[in-house]
Amino acid sequence: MVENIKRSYGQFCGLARALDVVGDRWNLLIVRELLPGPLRYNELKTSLTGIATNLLAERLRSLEGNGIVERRLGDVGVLYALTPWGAELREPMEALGRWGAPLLMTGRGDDAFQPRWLALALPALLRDVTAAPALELGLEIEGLLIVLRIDENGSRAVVQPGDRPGTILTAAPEIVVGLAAGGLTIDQAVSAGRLQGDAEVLRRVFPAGAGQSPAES
Amino acid sequence: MVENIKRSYGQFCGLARALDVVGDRWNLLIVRELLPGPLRYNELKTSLTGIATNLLAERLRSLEGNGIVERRLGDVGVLYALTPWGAELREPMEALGRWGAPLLMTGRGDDAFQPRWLALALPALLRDVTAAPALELGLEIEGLLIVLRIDENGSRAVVQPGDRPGTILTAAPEIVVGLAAGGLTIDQAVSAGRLQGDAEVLRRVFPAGAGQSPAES
DNA sequence: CCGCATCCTCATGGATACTG
DNA sequence: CAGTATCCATGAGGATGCGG
Repeated sequence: MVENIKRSYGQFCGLARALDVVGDRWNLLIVRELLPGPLRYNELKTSLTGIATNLLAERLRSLEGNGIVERRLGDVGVLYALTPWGAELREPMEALGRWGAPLLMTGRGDDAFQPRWLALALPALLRDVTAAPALELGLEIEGLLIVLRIDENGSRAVVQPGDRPGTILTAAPEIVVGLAAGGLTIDQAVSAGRLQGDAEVLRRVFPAGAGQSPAES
Repeated sequence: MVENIKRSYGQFCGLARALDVVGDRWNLLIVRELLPGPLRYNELKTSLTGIATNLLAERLRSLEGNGIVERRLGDVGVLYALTPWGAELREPMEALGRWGAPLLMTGRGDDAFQPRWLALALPALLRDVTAAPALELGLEIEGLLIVLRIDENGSRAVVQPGDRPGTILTAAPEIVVGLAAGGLTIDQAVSAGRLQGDAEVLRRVFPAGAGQSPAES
């Protein structure tokens, strides 16, 4: 490795410089994995199905060099975590995920899926949903319990925070994103037997899915 | 071209599917170019210094196939424009550009720069700035006049809208982003002779740059 | 096992030339 | 002007190896 003249866009522009740093393949997905909390190398590797092991190592090195990821030597081994600046990628990533939500309407197909990904997607999709007093509920998706908290300022979700909330909804991932993105009604999901939970809570959490069934071609 | 199995992440996740569609190199920069308005092929090519012509053609075809860009056959030739959905990339792109703003503090170096890029960057960086009654001013950057309008809901900028506003500021790009991102004070910019304009207007537009000079190492 | 490094193959990106 | 065609350099994907 004689040189390291990174392949930069060479543009004096915030977007271009951001892409210089996180625009390479897999980078933002690595950050997505680390948003709920630190992970080990192999956890990243198995969660990001398809990434080559040398690429993951190289990307982690690059992200670390750019101050987005930090390597922690815990008692259990090496942990990869986001720096505070890296964690601020949440906002652009939520916005991008919201923009891409319509692309989820074609269904899951044989794509991979990790319930933890919903910890990023749910608050992003439910950005305009508020509740006063605050509403806390669990979503059980493929075995993982995601705790969603909605208050007057919006919503946020964490993976396994503390106690199990009183109300718990159970649903398949396609159903949750369909409801949150407004492409599916609660009635449709419930009558198909793919959504279980208190009807009133459902209507508060998914107001976009509470209306009429969208026209089918 | 026997096959077209696009290299997809294969993940049921809004972010991953968005990246499948706009994550390839140059894609978001092409969208940035088109945000202020439609452009021709060669205008894109010269503005995006460094892009290979075959890549630009392939990217435009891909973006068109995915419903982000549309090709208009105007009287002057082919025009590339964003679809409504493509234009909605403004929000994630502004967020990414805001996140990347600290990377601009190292200065311009010999990077390329187009004044139109500030039409995206300025409203993003000045997101929290409001004014009532509305404030409209022109920013003359390297010959291009950008009209910035700030009202009680925030700010937006357009390239050459209609008339010249009454108040016009003149500045170099580094100065504008430095002020907007808070890494530079108005006094510094003015006394260096690199910023000209009405002092009171300056303080309203760049409140982040009105304070103390940040510590220098 | 975990955390990578090496090696190989093929797809993608970049530069240049050329064409309707 | 708006691309296509071509060729080479680089990056991604997959298998395997290897020290701790």
